[in-house]
Formats: sequence, C-alpha cells, structure tokens
Amino acid sequence: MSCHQTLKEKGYRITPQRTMILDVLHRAEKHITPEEIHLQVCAIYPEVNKSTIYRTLELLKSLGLVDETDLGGNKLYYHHSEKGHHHHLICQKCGKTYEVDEDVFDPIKETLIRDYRFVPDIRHLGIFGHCLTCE
Amino acid sequence: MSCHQTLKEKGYRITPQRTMILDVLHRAEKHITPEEIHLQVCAIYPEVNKSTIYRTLELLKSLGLVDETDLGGNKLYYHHSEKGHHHHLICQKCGKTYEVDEDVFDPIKETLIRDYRFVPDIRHLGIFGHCLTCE
DNA sequence: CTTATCATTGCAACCAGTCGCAATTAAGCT
DNA sequence: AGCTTAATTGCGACTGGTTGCAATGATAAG
Repeated sequence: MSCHQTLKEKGYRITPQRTMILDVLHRAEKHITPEEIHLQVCAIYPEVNKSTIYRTLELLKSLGLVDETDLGGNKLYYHHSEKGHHHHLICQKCGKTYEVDEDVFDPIKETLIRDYRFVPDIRHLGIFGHCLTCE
Repeated sequence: MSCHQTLKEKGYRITPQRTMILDVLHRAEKHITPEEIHLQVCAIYPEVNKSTIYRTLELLKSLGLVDETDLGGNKLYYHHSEKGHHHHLICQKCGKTYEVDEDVFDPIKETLIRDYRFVPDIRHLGIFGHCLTCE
C-alpha cells in the first residue's frame, strides 16, 4: 500500500512538501538524516522550512511509514519502512557499521515479555562496541 | 578506588568544578541530565559554565567512571558507574520505566561475537515498547 | 466553481549542546 | 612560597532541533 493512501486514510493531507520528503526517502540508498533530506528537498523546491521536515518525519514515524535509528553521534537517521527492519553494529574504533538481522533479538523479546511483562518495540537499534579484528 | 585517584593517575587535574560534578553524581538518587547537574552545581558555586559540565561528563564517561543512558526524549542521563549496570524499559504509553538486569543481554552478546565477530559494549540501553497491562 | 474549515506550513524566537580561542589555574619543580 | 607550563575553564558564536502562533492552502460541501 502506498504512503499516500495511508496518509489519506488517516485523515492527513497530501501536500507537496510531504510528497517530496517521501520521494527523497524512497530514492535514498541508505539511512539519511533530516538535514540531508532538507537539502535534497530544497534542491528541487527551495525554501521548505526545516520544521516541516522534522514534523513530517515525526508524523511518518508515528504512522509506521519510516523507521528511525540512532547510529550514535547525536544524530538520528531515517529510512523507508518497506526496506525492512534490521539493527546496526557500530564499531567505536574503526567507525564501520554492520547490519544485523532483526531476529537476533527474538530471544530477548521473549524474556522481556515473560519475565517483565513488557513488550519491546525493537525495530532499529544501534549497538556500540568494536569489531573483534579492531582489538 | 576513588574517582579522584583515577583522574590523578591518568594525568588529569582535580578542579573544584570536577569535584562538584562528581559530588552531584554521587549524591544523585537517580539518573540525571547534564542540565540538572548544572543547576545543582550552580546552586553551590554559581557561574560554572555549561561547557564544563558537558566536557567533564564526556571525560568521566571515557574513563568509565560514569555511565550514559538514552532513556528517550532526546535526552541523555548519567549516573555513577559504581551503582551498577542495568538496562531500562520505557513504556511509550504510560511513560513508566523499569530496570532490567544487565545479564538479560548475555545470549545476544554471545551471538554477536560468534556470528558477527563483533564485541558489543552493552552497558546501559534504553528499550522502548509498552507494558503488557497498558495494551 | 466558490466558499468555509481546519490541517499544515513558514516564521521567528528559543533551547540544548558543541567548538575554537583566550584567560585562568592546578600541580610539579626549585 | 614563588615560578612555570600545560591542562582546564569561560566566553561567545554557532548548529541542530523544537515550539507557539499567524498565514496559507488542501479538501469537502454547497
């Protein structure tokens, strides 16, 4: 189902700004920051306000259309949900990042639900540490 | 071993500012933000610059004397390392937080080392989700 | 097509956190 | 105690992100 449909169904309006932000997210090869989105949107249609970027990302996130990931460095990264859930390993020595399949966390999900009666929403997680080879 | 000793051994100076920040962290009952630390320090010794708070926390973190936790809400919380490692569950419906023993993550640590050759440094983690009773 | 409504945007002020640089000062030495 | 010097602090400017409010404009109804 398209993002536009989802927005409409929930009573949100389709605006040029939202369309462009979705376009940028859709074309992006990797996780991008609000700043990068802002730049790319402004390249086509100048003078889109940065608040609009942040508010739109917040909205899309709440609708489950984009995922937000903390890869460290006090920045948040975003990407289209369709592209799948996974986690990130961030090496604090060499800076490299690796993707990890989301089901690595399944055992913990079960433990938390069973022992803590808490349902974790683990979609995109940044995990810091270091590569074995970086010792 | 005291924090002052650690600082000295590594060649860092003991300044009134650092002493007070450590004091505040030591007395704190809970995880606190840089802002709260700043306020508390200024109550005793006004005009300590906020940069000093941030730089000191960064230093103490790098020496392993304090732990940093992301409990959501774009804020980082700090606490004295002596008080033990644990994780946090944050309910996004009722806002409550729960502490989780750190060994809950042991199975994942092993998986990441074995399958990804990556050594995670999981000390304080904020995990979002919701309580079973908040459904 | 025109109008009315209310979601959305832009604006401007604001806040937390960062950074380079000059002034200060802790700590070792005499 | 006084001197030296390199670490540390405070300052001020800046950046990324947030918020309240007034202006705009997408949409539905007539």
